[in-house]
Amino acid sequence: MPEGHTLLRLARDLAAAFGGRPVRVSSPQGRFAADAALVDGSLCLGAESAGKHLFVELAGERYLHVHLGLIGKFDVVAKPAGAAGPSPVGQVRLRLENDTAYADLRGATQCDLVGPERRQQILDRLGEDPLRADADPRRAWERISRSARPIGDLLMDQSVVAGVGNVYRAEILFRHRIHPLRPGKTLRRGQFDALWQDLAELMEYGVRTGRIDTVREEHTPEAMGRPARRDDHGGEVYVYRRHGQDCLVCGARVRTDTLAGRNLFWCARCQPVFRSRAVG
DNA sequence: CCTCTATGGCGAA
DNA sequence: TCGCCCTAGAGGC
Repeated sequence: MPEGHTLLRLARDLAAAFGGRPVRVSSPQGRFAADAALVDGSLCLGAESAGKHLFVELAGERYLHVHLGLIGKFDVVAKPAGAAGPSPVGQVRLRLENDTAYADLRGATQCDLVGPERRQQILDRLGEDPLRADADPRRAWERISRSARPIGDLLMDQSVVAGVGNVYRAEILFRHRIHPLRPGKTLRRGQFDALWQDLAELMEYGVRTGRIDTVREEHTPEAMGRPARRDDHGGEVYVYRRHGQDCLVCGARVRTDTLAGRNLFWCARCQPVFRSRAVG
């Protein structure tokens, strides 16, 4: 689940469910039990996300810092007023609970109790977040336009652009016809500006709907008379995990490869390999 | 039962 | 670049 839009939704849901009231904090699985006990019963002030990081703010400048990693889930569930939450199912590292809701955290790579200095340190290390109104895309452009690293690598570097994951990476590069291995410094400013604008709009759509849909109207299942994508992501995409299938735009075979341990997906015809100079 | 995979990210070598 | 951490679900035997 976790790209930036998921974390922003989660922050909103947690703030709505727990903000302004005391919250019970526990660790059914046990690994977070000592820290949970330190803040159990604290007043919850709210929750915020930054890139793929999540902070639940408690009174006394204490924050529950969560990073879901690849497989983490943080389920926020309403319950009848006054009822007890159900017994935890599976490996619940952290449970937040009050009279009207509970939230179970599983599989996260990070779950720490931190103070304001550590929180600020985490925020300072993050690049520009397309979901933030005060994001400054020029800072991301400065990094990308000076780098020989592949644009597919730069987009996943959280110190360059915060919140982008493998699905948005694959899809934004397809929509802008840019090969994932193309060096960042070979992008033109206009290309980057269009990409950033589009990325912000796609991710805002993801916040509204809770899913990643990136296909344009003319490529929807209805428009093309093709079956809808029915997998665990739910969204309609051009290339992400569609390797071996036909490109929705040109019909060529969608390709896949690995870069820095993560899967790339692209259409070899729509996203041709970039050649920096004619060499005969 | 087993193996594999996944929208991440870290540190060791 | 690799192994490893985290968890759950799917698929193979």
